[in-house]
Amino acid sequence: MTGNLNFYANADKHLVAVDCIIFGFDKERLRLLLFKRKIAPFQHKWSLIGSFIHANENVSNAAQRVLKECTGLQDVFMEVSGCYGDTNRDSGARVISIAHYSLIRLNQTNESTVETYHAQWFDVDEMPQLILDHNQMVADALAQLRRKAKYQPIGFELLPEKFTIPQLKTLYDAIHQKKLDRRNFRKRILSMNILKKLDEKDKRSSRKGAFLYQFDEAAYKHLVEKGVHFEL
Amino acid sequence: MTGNLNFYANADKHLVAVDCIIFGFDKERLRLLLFKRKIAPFQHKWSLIGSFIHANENVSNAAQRVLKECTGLQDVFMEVSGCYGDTNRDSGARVISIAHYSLIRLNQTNESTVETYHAQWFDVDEMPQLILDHNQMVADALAQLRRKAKYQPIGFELLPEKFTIPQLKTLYDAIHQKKLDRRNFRKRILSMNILKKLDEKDKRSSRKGAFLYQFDEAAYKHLVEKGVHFEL
DNA sequence: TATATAAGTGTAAAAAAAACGCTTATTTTT
DNA sequence: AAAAATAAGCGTTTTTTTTACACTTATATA
Repeated sequence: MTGNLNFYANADKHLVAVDCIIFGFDKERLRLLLFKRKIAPFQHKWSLIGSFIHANENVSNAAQRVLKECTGLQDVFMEVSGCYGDTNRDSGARVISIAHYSLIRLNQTNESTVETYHAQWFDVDEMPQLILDHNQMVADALAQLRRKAKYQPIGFELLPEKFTIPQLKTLYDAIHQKKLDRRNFRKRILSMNILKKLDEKDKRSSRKGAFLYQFDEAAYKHLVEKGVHFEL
Repeated sequence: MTGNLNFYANADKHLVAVDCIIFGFDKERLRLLLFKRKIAPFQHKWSLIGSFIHANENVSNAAQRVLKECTGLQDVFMEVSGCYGDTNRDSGARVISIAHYSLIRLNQTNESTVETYHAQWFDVDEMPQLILDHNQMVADALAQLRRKAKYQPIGFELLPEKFTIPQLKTLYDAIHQKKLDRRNFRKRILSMNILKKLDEKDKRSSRKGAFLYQFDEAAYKHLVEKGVHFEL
């Protein structure tokens, strides 16, 4: 048992942080929540929001904690997008950072917390310079989101519960940075059978109005289990 | 500057490890290098090979160091495949592990080091039980390898410098777990223009012999820069 | 010299993706 | 009250890609 103790006891210990890349979708643009740092170092600079991981805290819990503190949201879609571990990446100290990206719905709740945290939503292709390697983290997360959105209906997390097909198309246009054909998009997404059509229409964006749909999570999971491959 | 110091000084520190999922390819099977642990805890159990990260060592350098120590290989393809950070994942202590997978060529050099380390190559779908969450790490790395191999010519790392098209097809069959059509595979891979045909033939596997090819890294990089998308 | 075998080439059929025309429901304008 | 305007929705044709499969070739072995 002595061997056991030494095995762990002799190893170096590190500061480990999580940093959060928070994506949102606003009408027709993919956006990112950035924070003006209140404390030194890098005070008043734009930055991702993050935190050191506590001694008795799971890494994913740390990321969820950070997200809850700054947006009030819980149980949000979140995924590791990278590990940043060079010794000199943070000029203040040697910090290993586990980057997470999350997809959230823009709404009132967020808007209010945004103010209290000196935060601001930025268009993903009009980003300011960020501290340390945070610009790289964003680039990596964005690449992963784009890759993932190709073969998983991941984007629903960014839309309201009920959405129209034209809305969904606008989101995919923004994620993939190109305009798909309106009619072909509709055919493809409907042929996947993962959308529930509702009896309501959303008339905000056209005279005719567009039918509202909901993501059918049960149907989706069922298809994934059968090994069906989604590609948009 | 006091704020600065406190910012880092008050945070908890953690043991951080790298674990390596080492893939190889042997004639027609995808294989994985596993180690019988020499020291406690978990002595004599099968395990991935890993190490704690040193205070002044980049995370990726730690992974390369481990790989070099156990296989003698340097500058090998390697990529993060996951971050495992639950507080209770290691029963000995709280350890955050950054899993890396690598692709290597099986040859004599490896074979010898394998013995000195009590290591053994296992078929990826005939794996023994591993310690801690290492089986999960392998499953995740395998999933990532499969996903990645679909849109990147990643598998070349697993083959000898010179290889035949039937050999390459066998590799892709093993990675994707299904047999593609021999003739269609050839057409697709050749149409990508990333293979250099040599004047030599490999006659070990047929009477006619098959022409040897080399991966044309320059051509590949050039196409990637042009934004060409590879899909197999 | 015939035979067996994996390598390599070509073509036809089927399926999927892309392009695009037309109709519909509704509001706004005339 | 009718006409115009507009985004939503439905369908068809064309093009491209994928899949299936038949045939030829080179060479060792019987």
